[in-house]
Amino acid sequence: MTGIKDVAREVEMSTATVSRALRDLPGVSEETRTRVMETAHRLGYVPSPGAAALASGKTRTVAVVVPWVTRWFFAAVVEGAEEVLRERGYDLLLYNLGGDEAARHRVFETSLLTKRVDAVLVLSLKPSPDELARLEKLGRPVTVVGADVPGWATVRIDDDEAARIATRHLLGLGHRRIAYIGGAVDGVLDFTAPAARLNGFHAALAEAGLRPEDALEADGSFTVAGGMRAAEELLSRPDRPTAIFAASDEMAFGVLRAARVLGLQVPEDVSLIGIDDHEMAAIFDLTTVAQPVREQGRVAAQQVLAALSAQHWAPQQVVLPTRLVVRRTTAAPPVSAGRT
Amino acid sequence: MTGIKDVAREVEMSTATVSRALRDLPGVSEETRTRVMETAHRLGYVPSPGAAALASGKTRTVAVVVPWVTRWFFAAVVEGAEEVLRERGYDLLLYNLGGDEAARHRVFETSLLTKRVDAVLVLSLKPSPDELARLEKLGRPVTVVGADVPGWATVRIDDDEAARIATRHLLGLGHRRIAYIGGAVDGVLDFTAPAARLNGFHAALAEAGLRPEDALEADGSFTVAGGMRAAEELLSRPDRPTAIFAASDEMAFGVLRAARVLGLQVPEDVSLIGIDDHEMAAIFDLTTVAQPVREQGRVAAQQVLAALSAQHWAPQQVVLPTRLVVRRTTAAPPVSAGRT
DNA sequence: CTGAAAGCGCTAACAT
DNA sequence: ATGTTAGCGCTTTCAG
Repeated sequence: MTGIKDVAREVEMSTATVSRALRDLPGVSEETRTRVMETAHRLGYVPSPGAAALASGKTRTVAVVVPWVTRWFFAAVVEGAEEVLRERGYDLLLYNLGGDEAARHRVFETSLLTKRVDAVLVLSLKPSPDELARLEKLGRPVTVVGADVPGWATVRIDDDEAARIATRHLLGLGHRRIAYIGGAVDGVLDFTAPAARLNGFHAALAEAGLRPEDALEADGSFTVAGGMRAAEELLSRPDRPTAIFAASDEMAFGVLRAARVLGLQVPEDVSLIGIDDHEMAAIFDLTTVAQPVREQGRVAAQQVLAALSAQHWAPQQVVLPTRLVVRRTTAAPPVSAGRT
Repeated sequence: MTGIKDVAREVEMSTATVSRALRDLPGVSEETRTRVMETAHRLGYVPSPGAAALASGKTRTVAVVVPWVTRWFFAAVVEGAEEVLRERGYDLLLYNLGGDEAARHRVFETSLLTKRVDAVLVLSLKPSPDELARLEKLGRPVTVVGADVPGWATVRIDDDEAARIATRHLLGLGHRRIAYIGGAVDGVLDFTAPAARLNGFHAALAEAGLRPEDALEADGSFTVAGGMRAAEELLSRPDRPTAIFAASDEMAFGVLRAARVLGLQVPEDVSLIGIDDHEMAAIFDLTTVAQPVREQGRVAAQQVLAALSAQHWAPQQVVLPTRLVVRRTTAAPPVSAGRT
């Protein structure tokens, strides 16, 4: 493989000059630069990022740790991050945990630590104190997307607020029996969003003078199938809710399906709202609280890149806005359910 | 950062021995090995893959090029590949093209060539002859997933056959007016599946003595929204088809939605079959031709890893089986549509 | 079973 | 503007 040395020999210059020319560094005459470029191209020169990394300490690579790539939300965040990273010449090392705790440990204990990357993006999971300490020791910029980790750089939405918006929308339509479908608040993967959303739900209920009912809260594990199961249960109750707030669109899709199976009309019999504005939400006319997903990936990537080119960086907490998107799965409760 | 040298000093041995011990190479006494391991751990030793790569020529990294990570199919293949790669201690470098031609060029022209990876996985796209030549020159194992590229290692299903299975199922139920929703056959990203599936559809029709009708073939771009648009069009025709074969489950979901909007019952008014067995297919009771998706990623990864540890490898063409999964979106055509 | 020494291909001072 | 000279941290002959 032709390397920098071959090019240097060919143009009869030192490897230092060639290196500078190739990297567009100042201090090289225009003429030399073009000659080097041309020669490199002609010889089929191929850089060795590994060697460059070893010599410079910069890998031009960032690690992205994701719980499940197959979930749309995470895939979209990755897409956003990859986009800006590629633009800036950085590569993306993907670590998919697949919900597997063992994988998680290996990633945090070995891979990431191996001085393989310049920065790390952690999606939606809150590293344990131990892992946080490890990441800290790495001395590399780390940004957490979609989780609230005080003291660390994060990019997320205000989950509490998003849940309030959704709940208030339902309340505003006149609903009083509102069910909530969420996910484990203390999952093994330590998301912070589920707890925050549940909290927002409760807060909005309280504003309306309502108190939460255990019977109206179910676990949908943030999956379509889980949402369906939860809704089947909720909607089969004799005193079924007039509205359901699913903490993610994917769970809401499951609710839609459950309603159909049970012969219930949405929104005539039951209203439904989600969070995300998933790519399929429009297809289903799902009312939802939209969050900028790819954008969170983009911002997170920009954030670590900025940190890399600064000598000192203070962890930024970026909170992106959400927006209520009213479509056709929410309406006033059926009159028969009125209790006024 | 503590390196191999620090460990060597501590155990009072040469770096060579430490290196061997750390990598479980033969020719190290058990005692030495455990002492090295312990010391390395105690000192917080962190390997430098970059340096190892430079010295050994092996990066223990494989590149995965994917058209769109946000599509379930690709995400699932990536998940499968990542799983086996991680097991074997390899890292995964993700290149998401996002349907962007410029990105594609940059990836094939620069990134991949930079001796950054030991092997490459290309998902569903058929590299151009030029790109193929480049990949060939790389001298690294390359496996293409989900596309048929003669002469190259591939892992895929028999798309033609899958389409025949789907079409025959519909024919077997008595359907004669069958519509097909597929995608661009000569797209910029050069997939081979769309053409093969269309071909299988035609072949199955021919077996039944039917000839294709242009009016019954539509483009759904392999997306939910595209499938919905295509179905709205097809199902609004006065002589609408009694069945629709969507070349992917995601397009089939769009069809389901279109049918609902148009007030048509599935399968009473129109039957529907897809391909994939998408994670949401079961939720919608969608009849489909299942293909092993994550498995294709796994096999592809295993294939390149096998090639890496062999001195000579012959490109293998692996074709994984598909399976008809009959659920509830297919039935005999409505009697009113009978034309016998 | 262990060690010495020569790089891998590049970058980064420090010179000139 | 360009060249010299050390490495970066590891692997890998080749010796012993």
